[in-house]
Amino acid sequence: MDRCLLVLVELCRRLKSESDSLSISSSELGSLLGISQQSASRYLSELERRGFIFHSGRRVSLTSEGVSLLRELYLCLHDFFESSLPLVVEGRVVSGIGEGAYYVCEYSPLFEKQLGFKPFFGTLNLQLIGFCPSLERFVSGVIKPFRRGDRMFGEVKYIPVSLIGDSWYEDCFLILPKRTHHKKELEIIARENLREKHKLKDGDTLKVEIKDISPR
Amino acid sequence: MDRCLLVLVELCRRLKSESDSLSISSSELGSLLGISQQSASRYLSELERRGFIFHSGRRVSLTSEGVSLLRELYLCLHDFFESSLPLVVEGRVVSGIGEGAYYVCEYSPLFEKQLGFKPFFGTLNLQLIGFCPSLERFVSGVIKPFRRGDRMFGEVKYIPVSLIGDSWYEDCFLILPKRTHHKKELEIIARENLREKHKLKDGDTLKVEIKDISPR
DNA sequence: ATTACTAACTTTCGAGTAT
DNA sequence: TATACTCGAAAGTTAGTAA
Repeated sequence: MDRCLLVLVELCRRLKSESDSLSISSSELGSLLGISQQSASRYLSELERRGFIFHSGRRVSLTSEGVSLLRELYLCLHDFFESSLPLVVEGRVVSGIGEGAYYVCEYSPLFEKQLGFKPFFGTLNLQLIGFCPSLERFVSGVIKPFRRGDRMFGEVKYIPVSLIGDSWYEDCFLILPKRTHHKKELEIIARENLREKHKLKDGDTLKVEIKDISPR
Repeated sequence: MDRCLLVLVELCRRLKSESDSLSISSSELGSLLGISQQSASRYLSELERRGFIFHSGRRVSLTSEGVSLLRELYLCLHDFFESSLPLVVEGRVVSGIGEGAYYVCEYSPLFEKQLGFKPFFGTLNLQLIGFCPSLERFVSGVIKPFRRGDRMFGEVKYIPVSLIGDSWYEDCFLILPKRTHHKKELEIIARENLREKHKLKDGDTLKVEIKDISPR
């Protein structure tokens, strides 16, 4: 719940590009934000301390971290306002380190209960080609964290998708483990071993279609 | 400096469209935002009280005011990230109520001092065709508010632009008076009476080109 | 003019808890 | 389970002011 983001947005309103800078005093910024000069000054210091802006005298510009923060916000809003369903993303088959099998096995009873089928003990991993849309809004269910023995298993969210190959498609699930925010890699679980069934090898490109299965 | 906007963004992350709704408890929302269940509950009430969301039980959806607020944020970021200069907007000549002449006359000495020329006592008003980009970031200067006699004159910002007609163009200034946020109408001042010089009549369409005159 | 410190004031937070 | 109240603590704000 970081008010700094609101200040950053106010600054970006007056910037023409990522590398642009602007000339503003703390009291000017304060009146733009409806706060005092003192508070504006404090926000500028904090933004600088946290590495979001460069600030010297009246000159203010964004650091790449600052731009990233704003871009993340922008993409989230972009996906909301410009979403066109069904959403299709493309990815290239890659090999995981085989740990997928272990995890799917451990979560298996819960997947079976919530998804209605027993998944193949392994994940198909896809390296995203191009941009990664924010997938949070398509999450159709969540597997709660649990412990088995002395091992903790984290929350896993899932999204129903169609995986589309050359001349076939499969209804399966994209899974989003809480920790691993690869962001550039998708993990998919299905009823069967898709790698074998469709003779997939690393580098093959597949499409993933996210349909609108509302309401949740 | 309204933290509610940050909560609204967090909700919109999980919504597929403007009319979508989601199911979330105050404690779930709290953990998404890194705040307590109590605070999340308070934010939900406040968002509802202020007319940004509908909220009943676990169900949350956006009102049109909520969507507008997010859209305003989205457009601001859009203009920042997707700006392509020079920016050209199109407008249709319309008649003001003639008050432009009075104001330009009153501000004239200041325009002359800051812009380097004595403007024609009148404004050329253009009704925007299509979308209005946020112009704040192109402001090249500001005329400070002042009083003359017992009359107050508010702040006026200006942006250097090229006005482009059929077979002519003029370098002039777009002015943004503090109060009048027409948002759909542009006011332009120039050295001469452009209406006479170029035989303009209501309904004629002109282009306004905003060039990048950095740094400020 | 400007920034930014301190100190007093105000708002917001969240543990405890009633419903 | 859940929401939402109270109230002491924590965080944030700003007037006054020094630099």
